[in-house]
Parts: sequence; C-alpha cells; structure tokens
Amino acid sequence: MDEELGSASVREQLIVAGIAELENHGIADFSLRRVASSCNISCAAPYKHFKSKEALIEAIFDYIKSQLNLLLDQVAAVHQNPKTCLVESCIAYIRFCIANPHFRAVLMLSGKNLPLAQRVKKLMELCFPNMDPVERADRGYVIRSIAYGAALLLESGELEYSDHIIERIKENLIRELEE
Amino acid sequence: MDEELGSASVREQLIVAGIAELENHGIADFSLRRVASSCNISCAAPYKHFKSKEALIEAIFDYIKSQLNLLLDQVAAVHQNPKTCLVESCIAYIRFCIANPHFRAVLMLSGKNLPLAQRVKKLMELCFPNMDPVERADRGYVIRSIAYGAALLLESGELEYSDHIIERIKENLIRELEE
DNA sequence: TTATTCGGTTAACACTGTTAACCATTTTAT
DNA sequence: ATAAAATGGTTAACAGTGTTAACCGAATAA
Repeated sequence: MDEELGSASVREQLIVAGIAELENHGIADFSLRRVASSCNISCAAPYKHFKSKEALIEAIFDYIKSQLNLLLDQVAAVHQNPKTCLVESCIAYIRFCIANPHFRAVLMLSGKNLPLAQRVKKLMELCFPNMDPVERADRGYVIRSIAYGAALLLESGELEYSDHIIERIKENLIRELEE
Repeated sequence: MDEELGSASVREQLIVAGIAELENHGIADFSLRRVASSCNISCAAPYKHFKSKEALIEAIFDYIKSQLNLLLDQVAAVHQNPKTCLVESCIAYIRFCIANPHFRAVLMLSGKNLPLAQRVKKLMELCFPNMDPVERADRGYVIRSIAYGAALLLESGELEYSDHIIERIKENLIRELEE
C-alpha cells in the first residue's frame, strides 16, 4: 500500500504522462488512450483512478496549481518585505508560466488562477494596512493584470524574454506600490 | 455563383455554427460532425470548404479577429487624439472580450492577438514620436498587459464589471501615457 | 457538345471516450 | 484461517470522431 519512494503510483504516472500529452498535443487533441499507452496500461485502466478524461485533466490542473504554490511559498520564505515579496511573487509567476507554457493557458482558462490572486491580496494588506480597501483591491487587480498580461505576452513569444524586460515589469509593479 | 444577399454561403454557415459549437462545447470537445449536422449537410461536406477541422477553427479565429478589427476601426474613427484613441481602443478590446467570452480564450491561445497589438504600436508612435523606441515599445507592452490582464480578470468573473472599474483601468492606462 | 470543376452524397477506416464483464491479488471481517 | 470485499488490472464492445475515397448531379468552360 505504502508508496515506495522510487516508483510513482499509477495515478501519479498518469498525471505526469498527461502533462506531457498536454505539451505535445494540446488540450484539443488530448488522448486518454495515448496517455494510458505511454504508462503501459490498458485503455480502460485510467478509469480505476479517474472518473473520466476530464477528471484527469482536472487533476493535472490541481497538480500544476500546487507546483505554483510551492514556488510562491519559496518566494515568500526568502523575501520578508511585503512589497519586494509581492513584486518577486509576480515575477516568479511569470517565470513559471514561461517555463511551463501549457500551464498558463490551463491556469487562466478555468478559474485556477487563485495562487497568485490570494497572495497578492494578503501582501497588499501588509503593504497598505491603512489604505481604503476599495483602492487597495483596485491596485491589486492592476498588479495582477500586469503579471497576467506580461506572462501572456512572454509565453506567446510575442514579447521576448530578457533580463531587461523583467526589470521593466518590476519597475511597473513597483510603481503601483508607491505613494 | 454570386452570393445572394439573404442566405449565407455554406462556408459562412459553417463558421457561424462553429462559433456556436465553440461556445457550447469548448475547443476540447469541438465536433466537426455536429457542426455539419447543424448546417444540415453531411459529415464529409465541410471538407469541400476547409482542409480539416483545424482549418475551420482557424477560419473562426480569423473571423473573430476581423470583428474586433471592425470595432477598433470605429474607435479610431471617433477618437482623433492618439492618446484617448489608445485608451479607448483598450477599453473597447476589454468590452469585446467580455461580450464574447469564447473570443478571448481563442484570441489569446494562439497568436491571434494582433489587432490590438498593431494599433497600440502605431498609436504609441503617434503619441511619442520622439521617444526612444525601446522605451516606447516597453510602454506599449505594459499597456497591453494591463488590457489583456483586465480582460482576463473581467471575463473570468473574478473581477466584476462596473463603470468604476473601467474608470480605474482608464486611469492606469493614462498614467502609462504621461510624462 | 464535351470536359471539367464544384459541392454535395454515402461508405469506410482508424481512432477516441467510456462501460461492462471478468479476473487475480490484496486487504478486511468474521 | 477462512470468507468477503475492495483494488486495480485485463479484453471486448459501443457510439461517436476526423478523415478519405468513390461516386454523383448540376453548373461552368472549352
């Protein structure tokens, strides 16, 4: 019963193989049978672990979300100052999206975008404890708009990734945190 | 062979029915046979008009793109001042995304995001003819990030549409156009 | 008039998601 | 220890999918 450390459970194998399938074929051509094949199990076997193909995809989304949360936890551990933590969280989100291109579409397309949203909300409260909550929330939305938009532009390849552009994004985020 | 004004060609019918299919079933469950059925033609008939299912979807994307271009043309015709035109173009883009939810995902998901991009580029040149091109381009990216990000937040329902929030977005866009 | 293209049809192929029936093994209960 | 049940796999089948081939009639061009 206990998961041996070396080998992943079939459920985990399906999620990992499903991510690869998502990378290689996109969500419009996601084949559960192909995923099963690549795990060397029969086409019906996945149904012992997931109710449906959609349920597997949902599990993949959750897995991705947890990965992003892990990363953002690390950022929070390193940066104590709430403002720099906020900026670095956004940058980490952007880098995460670039490193995992299929993730962003997935995160954005179905209300799975919470990890960054929650952190921005909390950090904004720490940054501006006395600010009018409406104003504070609005600023949070602008910050997230910048992060989401930049991630989109960078991941789509329309905007080329560079240290310079990351610096520019940082500047714009910081500007929202001033005054 | 001349298209009669009243009835649409089969090709157009397929595009319109395809948009409905996209709305009802999403891109992951887009059925070309269902689209054909809803046009009262056989399952093979679409292949007389499109090379493949993907080609139809591509044509749908192009149609959506042209709709957005029409809207942005109207905005350009009304607002002569390049700065206000730029801001209103972004707002029009955001409204367009909200009014046509499936459009945004489509526009964003595959490099079809050009309509706004091109206009922002040109308008930025009009707004800041003497600015360093790199600086100018960077500002354009920030403006688009704000527009794309806001469209995403509004369309996903995470941020509720209101005149107030539109005003806030405008303010933030204008701020990028100052100094 | 003849040939050709245009736009439709039906039939078929390989593939997909999903379920049912079955089976061996492992876990749990009595 | 033995019986029961749950676990996790199998194969076979069904309906639905994208796609192609073969065919066909009408409009068009030679």
